[in-house]
Amino acid sequence: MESTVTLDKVARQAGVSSSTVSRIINGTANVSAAKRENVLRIMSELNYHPNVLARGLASGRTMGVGVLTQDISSPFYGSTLRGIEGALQGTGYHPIFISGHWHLQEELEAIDFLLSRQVDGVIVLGGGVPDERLQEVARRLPVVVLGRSIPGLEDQCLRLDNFAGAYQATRHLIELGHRTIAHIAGEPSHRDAQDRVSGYRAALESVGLPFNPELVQPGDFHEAAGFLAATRLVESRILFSAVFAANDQMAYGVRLALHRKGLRVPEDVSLVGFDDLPGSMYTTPPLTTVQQPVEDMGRAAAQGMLRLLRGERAEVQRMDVRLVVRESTVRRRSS
Amino acid sequence: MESTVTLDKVARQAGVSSSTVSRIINGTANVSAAKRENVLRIMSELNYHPNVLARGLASGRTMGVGVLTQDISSPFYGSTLRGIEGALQGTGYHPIFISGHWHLQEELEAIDFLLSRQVDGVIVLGGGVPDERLQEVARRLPVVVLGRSIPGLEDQCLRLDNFAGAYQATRHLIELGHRTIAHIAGEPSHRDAQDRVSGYRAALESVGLPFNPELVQPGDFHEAAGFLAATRLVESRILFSAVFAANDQMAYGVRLALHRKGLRVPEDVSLVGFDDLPGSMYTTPPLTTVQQPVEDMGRAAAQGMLRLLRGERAEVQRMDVRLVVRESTVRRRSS
DNA sequence: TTGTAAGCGTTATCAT
DNA sequence: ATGATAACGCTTACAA
Repeated sequence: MESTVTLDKVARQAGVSSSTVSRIINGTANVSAAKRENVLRIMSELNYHPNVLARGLASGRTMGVGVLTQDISSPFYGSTLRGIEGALQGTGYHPIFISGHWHLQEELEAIDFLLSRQVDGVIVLGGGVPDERLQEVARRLPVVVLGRSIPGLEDQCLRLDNFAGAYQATRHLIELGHRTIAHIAGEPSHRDAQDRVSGYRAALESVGLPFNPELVQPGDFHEAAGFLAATRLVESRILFSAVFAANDQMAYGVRLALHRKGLRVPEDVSLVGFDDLPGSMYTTPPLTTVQQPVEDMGRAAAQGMLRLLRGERAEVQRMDVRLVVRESTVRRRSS
Repeated sequence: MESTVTLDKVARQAGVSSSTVSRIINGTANVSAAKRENVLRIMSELNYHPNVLARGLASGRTMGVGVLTQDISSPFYGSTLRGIEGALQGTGYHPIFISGHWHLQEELEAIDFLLSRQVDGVIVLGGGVPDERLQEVARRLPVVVLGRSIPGLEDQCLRLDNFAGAYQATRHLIELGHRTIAHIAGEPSHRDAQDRVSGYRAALESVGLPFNPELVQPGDFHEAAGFLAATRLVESRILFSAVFAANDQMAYGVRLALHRKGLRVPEDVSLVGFDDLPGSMYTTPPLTTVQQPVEDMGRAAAQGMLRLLRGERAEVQRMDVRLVVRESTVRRRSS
């Protein structure tokens, strides 16, 4: 184990005080060019790297931004994390990721973890942490929330118009002549899932189509649920010519179930998803879906955070959703 | 902003010294039951959370394990990260993720970042950091490396038998009667990609089949490359009845390209991937692929790390790969 | 412009 | 069993 190089050692080597070295590192005051040069040289000679802990302890700022996500391996949140990462890049701030696994207790602990790590701000991606807790945290440090709207923190919350997305998706199917459109719903406790059902329903009603509860199957945002739901639908002999799945992962499941039942997409059944996961461009056929600007959302959240850290307002904007028409939807065959 | 509760405040409130409180927190010495009770109560009343920075500075241990990954949003590494997370759960240690984006400079900076954050150990997932640098780091603190083998650190490196996986995949196709098997290779600079080509070639030669360079198309592990490669293959009119793609993502691209060209999988062309991504079970048809125990690998790496942190040897084992036969491969039609 | 010295919130080493 | 007190490595008034 090599001994660690401290700022003091650098100072001694350079024949200056540690404050001077600190000033040079932080650019916090004027230092004569000669000394700066010299110190800089010695720093790199000794391969000095400041101890972030000591720095954080002394200054009260750690340059860390905590990011509470639900699943580090989720294809959906992945791009958002990447967006956050990208926006923070080069700002001196670094993201610190931690997952809550859709589990309240874990989420709460994750927040405590971040706080005890003295992060300078927290970005929360969805999840179920009570509004009150987030409000509390927001009183202590900058907070930006994605996918939820917290009373009193509206300015720091970035939401997506799930209703509009679902509405567009369903309208698209209607405009292709579909009249019996099934919906595979998402995890019932999720606000997003509820909004998508509402959007679906509103679209039907906007053209006077009946809302048939039998056509709405419960799901949970995972492939298996889509598979099961579509299987049930086919086996129950309810007629439908199109399916709107509340997310792409379930759409994949639906796709496979239809395939197993000998139904072709899009010839026999049109299929729309929601999210536009990276893989949806490469399914067979490529999936028509509602695109969420997930990476942009991450970027926007991080930029809002940077603004808060600068003492400005977050001013994160509501992000728009858009339907990407690919090949899984087609005009209904006149039968 | 609420004021922070320090250990000192707790001590004062409880009428004991801060050392006593520290001892209670760390269970590092005997404290009378009465005092412990009381202090514990006050701690929760005041909602006290130890400052990890101060603790790390004083003790030299931060309970953080740095994890250098390449892409936080990669479907492949995702499960590994999750495995690491899971294995660390409840041990007091926490992972700190950082991405190198397959970019040497970034990777080196990421390592410096982790070191300056005083992590207690580092887990490296693949990437291109020079062996020497990793050896250097390993002299300072526990290091576990996934997907590479570093001279002198063999005991702390977890590798996968890519050769064997590719060999199995190719043999599987051969046993189904295929004689003209194309291979879409991975990123040429990756050791894994090279090993997979070797495995493919060895399998062919093991049954006396010729290795035809025309059947090997370059790729880079991404969907688009698979798409392009398969398109080239079909358009070049080289005959082939099966494709072994160096990873699942490229297999997806191949699948779509074949679809576009009117070739059915598996009726016209059998297809095998490598990785068994979460989505491969739900492609149409579900993909035959070489399963990597990615989550287990993460877990194993983390467990090795925990052993190192305890002062024991890492003793990470070589992990085995296995072919998962699904529906994208089928006996060759006797034509 | 530069140095001195007092923290920052813990842990760890002594005493007692 | 408990309490002073000195680190830990850095930042930041305050002086000079």
